[in-house]
Amino acid sequence: MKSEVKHEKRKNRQPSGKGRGDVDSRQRILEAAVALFARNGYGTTGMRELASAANVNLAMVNYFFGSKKGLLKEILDDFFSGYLRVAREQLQREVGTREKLEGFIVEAVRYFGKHRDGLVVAITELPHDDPEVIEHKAAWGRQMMALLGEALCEPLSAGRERPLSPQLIGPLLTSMMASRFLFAPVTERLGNGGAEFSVEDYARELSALVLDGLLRDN
Amino acid sequence: MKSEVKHEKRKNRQPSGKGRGDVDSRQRILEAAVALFARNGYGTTGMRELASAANVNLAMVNYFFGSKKGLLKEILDDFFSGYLRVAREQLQREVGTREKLEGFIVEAVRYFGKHRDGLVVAITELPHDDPEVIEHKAAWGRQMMALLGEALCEPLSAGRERPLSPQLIGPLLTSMMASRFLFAPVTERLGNGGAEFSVEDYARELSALVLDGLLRDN
DNA sequence: TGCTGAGTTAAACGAACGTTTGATCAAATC
DNA sequence: GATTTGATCAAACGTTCGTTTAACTCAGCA
Repeated sequence: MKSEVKHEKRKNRQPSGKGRGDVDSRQRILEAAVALFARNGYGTTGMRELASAANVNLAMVNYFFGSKKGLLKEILDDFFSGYLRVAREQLQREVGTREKLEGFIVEAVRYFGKHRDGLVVAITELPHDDPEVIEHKAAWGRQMMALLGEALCEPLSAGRERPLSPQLIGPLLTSMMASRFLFAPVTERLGNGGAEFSVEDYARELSALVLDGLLRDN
Repeated sequence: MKSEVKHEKRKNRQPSGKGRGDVDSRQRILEAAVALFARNGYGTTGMRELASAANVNLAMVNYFFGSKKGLLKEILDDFFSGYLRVAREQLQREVGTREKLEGFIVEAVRYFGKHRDGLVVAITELPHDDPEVIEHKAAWGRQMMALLGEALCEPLSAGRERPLSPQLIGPLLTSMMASRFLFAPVTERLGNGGAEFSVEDYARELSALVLDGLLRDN
């Protein structure tokens, strides 16, 4: 119990300001980490590999984030807070349910496309056994579920034999929107027949499928 | 270059047969590995932890599977071959497109539910940088894409402004069906309001959503 | 009966792991 | 100008990693 809470926001000085530090080591670590964790997995990525990719000294990671796990939690927080913000902006508008859902899908897909690596880390590091990490995620999940429940499930459940639960459509919508980015490392090696969608087209196509189903015109 | 190809099927003897070997060490390793990889991740799971969980000596893993990566590849093969078999059985039936799709979703969800850990490993270890592993997966992906292309995309594309591509709906359908199991570690901590679906109900609900859309009755 | 070979074992290999330490540097503060 | 403070560094901490080795057990077979 010597030097506690040493990390926790270490950038409250001038924009750059330090000795030979060029821009912001803390930010470079975050960016390198989300890229490496997404590509190689959290467990398989070593601290030395990460420090080298971020062009910082090995000790800086623990200096800024306390531990490797602390770094992971900050990456997860960054992604989930942005996802939740987008969801709130779209689902709390005062429009019809169809417009809410359309806006949510289009903006969330756009957000996923801008933060692909964060998305991959957030999804694929989901089942980690660590109680800290998993409870951290559950906290975000609860907020998202509450939001989906009142904005979508309540109005959509009218007229259905079985009401829609947020526990069903929360994971469902998220994985649908994430599918393109999650599977990208594999689909890229498939020799695709040139049928590359833009992220915008993907969002619109997905929105139409969710709203009207695959059999709309059949 | 001493003793090559030492592993590769080491169970072509009598059912049990060996010294103190109770049932089948190889099978116990596979079962323990898929459970541990799903819960803790491939990179975070150590060989000693795995050997201990499978009640075998540390050296047996390399003896049977050559390396830790060889073990992962066999787990992936087991899962993907089963998934592809289910898909073929349902999508190559001589029935209408709706029936094909319904059958595919119901049976694939049932398969996912029976092999949850394998599913989680197959999805979350997707982006691993290793060229061997990723090419292994792409090989399975190509077969699935070809199947989906002729069984679903061709008939469904009639009457659409933009044809449906297997590169879109392959990942999409797979992640939709997987969502419940992928997110289970988190949704279980959410204090669900008792709205637990059975796997069968989940499959039927999902099938209806895919076919007719979220706004069916609105 | 004695060989063969797959299964099993304990022990060790070097390498890499995440983390900590103590010194050093330069800007901010007084 | 002396002091303080956050950032950076090289080096090392003890541990654990995946893998290999060599010896041993014992059923099957000639």
